[in-house]
Amino acid sequence: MKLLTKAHAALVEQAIRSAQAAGELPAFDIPAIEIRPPKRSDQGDYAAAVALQLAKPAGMNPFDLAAVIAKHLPPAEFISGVEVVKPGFINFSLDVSWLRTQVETIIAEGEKLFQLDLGAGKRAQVEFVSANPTGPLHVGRSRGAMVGDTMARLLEAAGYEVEREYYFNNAGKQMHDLGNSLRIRYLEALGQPVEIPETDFYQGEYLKDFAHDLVTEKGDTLAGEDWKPFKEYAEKRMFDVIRATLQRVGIHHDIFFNENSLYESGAIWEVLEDLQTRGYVYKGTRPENNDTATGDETDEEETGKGEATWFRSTALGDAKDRVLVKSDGGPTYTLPDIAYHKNKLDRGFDLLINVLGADHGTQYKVVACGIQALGLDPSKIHVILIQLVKMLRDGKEVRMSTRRGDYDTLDDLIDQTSADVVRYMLLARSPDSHLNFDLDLAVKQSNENPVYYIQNAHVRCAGIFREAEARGLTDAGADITLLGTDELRFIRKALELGELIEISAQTFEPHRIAFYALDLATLFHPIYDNVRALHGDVPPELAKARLRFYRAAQIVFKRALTLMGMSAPERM
RNA sequence: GUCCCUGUAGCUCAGUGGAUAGAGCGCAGCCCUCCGGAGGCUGAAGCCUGAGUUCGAGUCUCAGCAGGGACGCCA
Repeated sequence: MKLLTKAHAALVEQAIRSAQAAGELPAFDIPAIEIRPPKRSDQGDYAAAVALQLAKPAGMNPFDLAAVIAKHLPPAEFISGVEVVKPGFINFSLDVSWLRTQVETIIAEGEKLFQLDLGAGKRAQVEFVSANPTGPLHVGRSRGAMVGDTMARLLEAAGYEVEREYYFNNAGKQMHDLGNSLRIRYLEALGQPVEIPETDFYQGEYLKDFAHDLVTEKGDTLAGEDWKPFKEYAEKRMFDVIRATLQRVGIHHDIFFNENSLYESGAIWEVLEDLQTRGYVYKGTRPENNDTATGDETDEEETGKGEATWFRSTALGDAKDRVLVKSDGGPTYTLPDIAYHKNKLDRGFDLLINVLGADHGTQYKVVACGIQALGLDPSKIHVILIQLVKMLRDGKEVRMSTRRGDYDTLDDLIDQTSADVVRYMLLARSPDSHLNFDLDLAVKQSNENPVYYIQNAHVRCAGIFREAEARGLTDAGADITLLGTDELRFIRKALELGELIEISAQTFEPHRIAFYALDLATLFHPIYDNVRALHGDVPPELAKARLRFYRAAQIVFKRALTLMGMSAPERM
């Protein structure tokens, strides 16, 4: 389908060129022309402010400039009127007959509505969730899950071939602690006296369950083992749980990439060597440029540790140098993380998106330095940095900690509300915005949620067709010229879906679809109130045309809901 | 102390340098002879403060105030 902003912009550009050719406008470079629907309906359907921007370079007053542009505008089937207004806006009105035909276009496109070719032939990867399998997913982490998956859906709609990836760390201390925690629970389940450590111990009930299962499966044969087999068991079980939870909200990952593979392939050591060759690595007991560091106490801490391998990231603008290999010879998280991102770039994606929590902001900067230091181009990587979620209950903050075992799991939240509610609530916020998630409200208000308001629009459409079918009515052969201004108001908004997908994909802002869908529903319900299709005093031909409209409307809602990973129910 | 994010209606939040700043919830009042009530209509109510850039600032810059986060040889 046509992206109307682009179509208008092309006309304006043509008009400027032709006016310049005719000598009615002086020569100047034509900037990217921005067209957008104005806020007020009496300002046309689409508006251009180019004349205001170009007044200075053209040396004309904006109103005259706008008039000249308007004069040279070539005709277009979708435009019925052009108006030049006050300071210098050019307002376009869509042609009403053309708008009516869009009802048929929408129906023809169906589930592929506004499937764009922006990313045609390009491969994108979205990495999201990426939680270590040390416990069930909690709500805080889930925000990134919804954002990431919706981003992937929008990129698909924009034409990209998309892979969803989950990166997890199974080489570090957390997983070691997890294995050890399970080992203790296992011994406990065997009836042996155990001491529960104060620290580095995962207290969640799920480990007790795992331990009991393990006793059932293996008896006491593992009693003499160290943490390793327990870690492997816990990791596998935990992933099953996480995958099942994600499945409930319609999320699946194509690839689970584990950190271990970067050790096994030797990739991390190759990266280290490469960095070394490029002069970014040195050894020492402390960073070499320590004098610029402000913290005096850190010096004392660092003294006494052995010689570590450092990344001279300050050469690339980082605030301080970072340790790549600890004095005990083990890599820090940073080294495999750099190797991982190199690996991603090596896989030839045209676009890489990382959905990260705000607490990883600094870490990502270091990785970006690493990529740069390797002589690779970090510009293909886009980070959606998501501000943290604060959980509130009874007006008080609930601290989430997987390790302590008190957290609000995504599973619990879905149980208390629904997958659709959770998806929407975690999506409908700008990533930059801190999300205060009021658990009481989420549960209590689930009946007065925007989620239901949006879905009800789809339900209402479906209801009309159920009723129509029962009465033996159909929209076949409808005369769409009978559609009125109410219906066309909705169609105008529906036609903005294409731009919405484009902008979301370009700016990596998937939350926009959530607000668009709500706007659309807000527009729909009053129309539904006014524009009756099956009411007794509606003439049959008009009824047929309106049914046709509701068929189109249903498609638009279904598309919007699907893009958000939500269901489009037929009934409430 | 340094860096990142935020400050818009009573609350939770949208808002791509453009024209008279929006929604949901809550609040006040009203609408059920139906394909609606998880609806519809009407109303009250708002850009943290101060400078600056611009023809034009909620949006960009700087400073201040307030809140959240990050600054580890953890991941």
